[in-house]
Amino acid sequence: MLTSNKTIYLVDGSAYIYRAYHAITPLTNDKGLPTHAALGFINTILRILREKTPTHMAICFDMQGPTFRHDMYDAYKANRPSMPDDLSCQIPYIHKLSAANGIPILMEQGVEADDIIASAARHLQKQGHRVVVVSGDKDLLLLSDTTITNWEPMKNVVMDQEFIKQKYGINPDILLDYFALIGDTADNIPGVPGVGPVTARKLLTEYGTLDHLLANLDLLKKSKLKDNLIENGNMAILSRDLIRLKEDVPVPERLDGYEIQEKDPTLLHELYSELGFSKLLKESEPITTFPTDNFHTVATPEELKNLCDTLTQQPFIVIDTETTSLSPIEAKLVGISLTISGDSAWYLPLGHRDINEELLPGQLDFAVVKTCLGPVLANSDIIKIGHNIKYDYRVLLHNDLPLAGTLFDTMLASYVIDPARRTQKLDDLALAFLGLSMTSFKEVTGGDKRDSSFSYVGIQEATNYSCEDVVATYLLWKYFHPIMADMQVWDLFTDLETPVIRVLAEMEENGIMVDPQILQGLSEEFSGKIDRLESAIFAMTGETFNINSPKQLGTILFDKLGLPHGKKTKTGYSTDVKVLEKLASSHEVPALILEHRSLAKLKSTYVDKLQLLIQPQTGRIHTSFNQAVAATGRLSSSNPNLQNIPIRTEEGQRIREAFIAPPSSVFVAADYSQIDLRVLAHYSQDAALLKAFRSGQDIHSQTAGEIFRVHPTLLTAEMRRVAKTINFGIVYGMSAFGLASQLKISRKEAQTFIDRYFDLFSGVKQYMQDIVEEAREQGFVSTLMGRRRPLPDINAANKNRREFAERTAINSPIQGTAADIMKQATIDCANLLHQRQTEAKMVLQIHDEIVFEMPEDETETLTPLIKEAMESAYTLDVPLIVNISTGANLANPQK
DNA sequence: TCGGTTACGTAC
DNA sequence: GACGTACGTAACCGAG
Repeated sequence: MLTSNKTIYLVDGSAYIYRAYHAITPLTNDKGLPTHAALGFINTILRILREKTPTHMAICFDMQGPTFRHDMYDAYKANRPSMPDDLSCQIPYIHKLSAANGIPILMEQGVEADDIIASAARHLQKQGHRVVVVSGDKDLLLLSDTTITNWEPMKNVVMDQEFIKQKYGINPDILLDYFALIGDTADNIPGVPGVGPVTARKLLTEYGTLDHLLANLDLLKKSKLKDNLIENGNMAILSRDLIRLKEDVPVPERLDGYEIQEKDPTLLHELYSELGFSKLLKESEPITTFPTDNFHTVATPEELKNLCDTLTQQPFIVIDTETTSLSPIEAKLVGISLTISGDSAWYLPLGHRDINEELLPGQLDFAVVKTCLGPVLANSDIIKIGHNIKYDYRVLLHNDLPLAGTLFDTMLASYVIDPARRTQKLDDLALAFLGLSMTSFKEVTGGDKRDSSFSYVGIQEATNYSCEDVVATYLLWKYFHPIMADMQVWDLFTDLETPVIRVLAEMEENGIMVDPQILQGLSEEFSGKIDRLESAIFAMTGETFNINSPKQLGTILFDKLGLPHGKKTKTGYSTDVKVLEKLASSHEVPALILEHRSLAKLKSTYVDKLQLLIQPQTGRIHTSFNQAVAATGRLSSSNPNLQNIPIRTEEGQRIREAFIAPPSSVFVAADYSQIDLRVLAHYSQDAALLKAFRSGQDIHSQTAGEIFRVHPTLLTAEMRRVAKTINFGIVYGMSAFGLASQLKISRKEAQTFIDRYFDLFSGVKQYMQDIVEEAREQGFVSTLMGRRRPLPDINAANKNRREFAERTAINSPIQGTAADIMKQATIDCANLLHQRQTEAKMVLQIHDEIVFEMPEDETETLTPLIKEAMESAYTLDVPLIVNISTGANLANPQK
């Protein structure tokens, strides 16, 4: 048989697991599984594969449980803590990752990875092969030999016999004796007391070996060292036995047991997506490729007619639009893609243009599309599926192609499965769940901003790109559908989220009217004030600087003016409102800064920004309501965010005055009273809280009365304020520290309040304990409607992360249930308005409030109906109460 | 010049 | 570190 010498890489797997675990900041996947050790480990392995392109390799691992060394010495590694839970749960994945990369794994009960490496190295050496031990561990240097070398890949250091001589100043063959004398605190190996590297080197240089040294101790001069050696000679022998690598562990006999096999791309893909290793996922081959042969450009009326004949017989169709803008208002339709299966799709080119804005040939005439496709889209028996379909719905609506029937959205499907996912973008979901790597928008548009509009993309390229989108959407739908059923979120998806799509689309379409002149006036007024404040500040500080820069401001306040700095941020002094407020009592500058900052904020974020977003044709602002962003189930609003328009301050009200109802119309704002605390009362069944809400009195006053044991008539505003702060804090899982800083009282006083609160509302305390316990057991919490929120960190070893998860466990069911009730209310109100065939419309939703715009003469009829609809949106064990106010603008409404 | 991060502040 | 959920602006900083 022909033998040829090979190089075999033997990796100390356990060492790299620990190194990765400690070196990398903790990460988890979307399910909360810790992953950073696995990520660091596999990156190291892949690096070895890249840099050395080995043909033979084995990764050796320790196994849990005692080893033969523990039998020799009870205290072996006694001061090592056992493996943390957030590491041990990664071990199976690490083994799988190694195997999926085709690398043999060696493990053996009762021995350590080092022993396996030693045994394999000796075995292979005898067969004439070279061995590279991949490790940074000094104990493995004991193997060092002419054909066995050590290599540390992170620092890229080769550790051969020469290295040992250099580093330890001894001959490699007495390295074991040297280590035995010194011992090893990390592994709790005793060695000889008082003997360190210097003494050990000296003794061994003089006596040659440990055995010879111990046999000739009489020769030593009387000294503490001599006593130590006499007394602990047996410890040196024991240490040597402990450190010595076991070289007879059973290991694969034949070379092919160390051969690197082909990777398993399917398994790798599964592991990478489960662990959330998106970078590695991208690098690994996508296992599914798009069947571009079956992507058809529909360019003639005949082809379109045939297509529509097929579509009209389907129970559902998947649809996507390509446009020139992310804003449905700006967007011009460029093309439509459609599919009914995972292996073919059609693209309808409509608005592709050359650089001179001339329509390209080979596209469909819009009138034909309307005639053929219009009826299919308007057929309410055909379900329409899309990813973020609210967008396509609005674009198509603007093009006189309304979508009728049920709208299923894969983005929302993903959201009800895991609302806390980092993104719900189509590309990310396709990669994570389907292993599909999709063409990016940048790739097709060329990335160049100036002419990156989709209208300049070639028709063939657009066909491939757009068909990918619908096929991925189809496949995601097939994937998510059964998962939603399994997780019991199907009802939530179909009965709550799905109907909300149309309501939100309608609200976005409605928009809200804003008076640009009011804003312009405010802009000028604020500018003047800001300028005056700026001059005053510069005069007082004696220099000009950028007041908006916390960094520069910190330098001025704390270095130049020498004011006492409070807390610090990562990068320097904190200059936030709390710090400045504290300083403001003793110095004028911080007071002016506060005023400046407040005005600058209002001006840039609201006054100036809102002006730019008014649509000239309608005088209205059209926000986006995002349905799949907030982890609790709430909506969010962006471009602009109309859910955080100022309300508390005088200037804030001035901004609200710019939001106006058209002539002879008014705003009707309907807000739930204390919905979070009512949900808490329901969840906790706390007797006092239930009673308080059933009595219909002011909850904060009631709480104050209880806490301060004061008759309601004797309550002060201050007492009520304290109670209100506590009530809010409770919902957020606030601590004594938080309450103290909020109320500017001592931590002890705050604790007294909290203790008092929990004495009186013991059911609330119980709820908090129970929900955290439930989260620990299930790994998630749920709302009353069954919306789930996974809490990956609920059992984390890291205290901060764990406590954060605990507060989230307390808050999410409350905030989420309130959000669910609100979603039901928006659906019910929309239905109400449609039934009444009124001109009234919803314009905003602000978490516990819906704002309607309606003809003034309809308010009398409609407001009681709205109030009723909202109050009966869901039945809790306490009543839901809705307060109504009206006004010609959003400021200071009339109750 | 850009894209990502940090500090801060607005809402519920 | 200490109160949950969002979004947006300006400054800043490093990469290209």
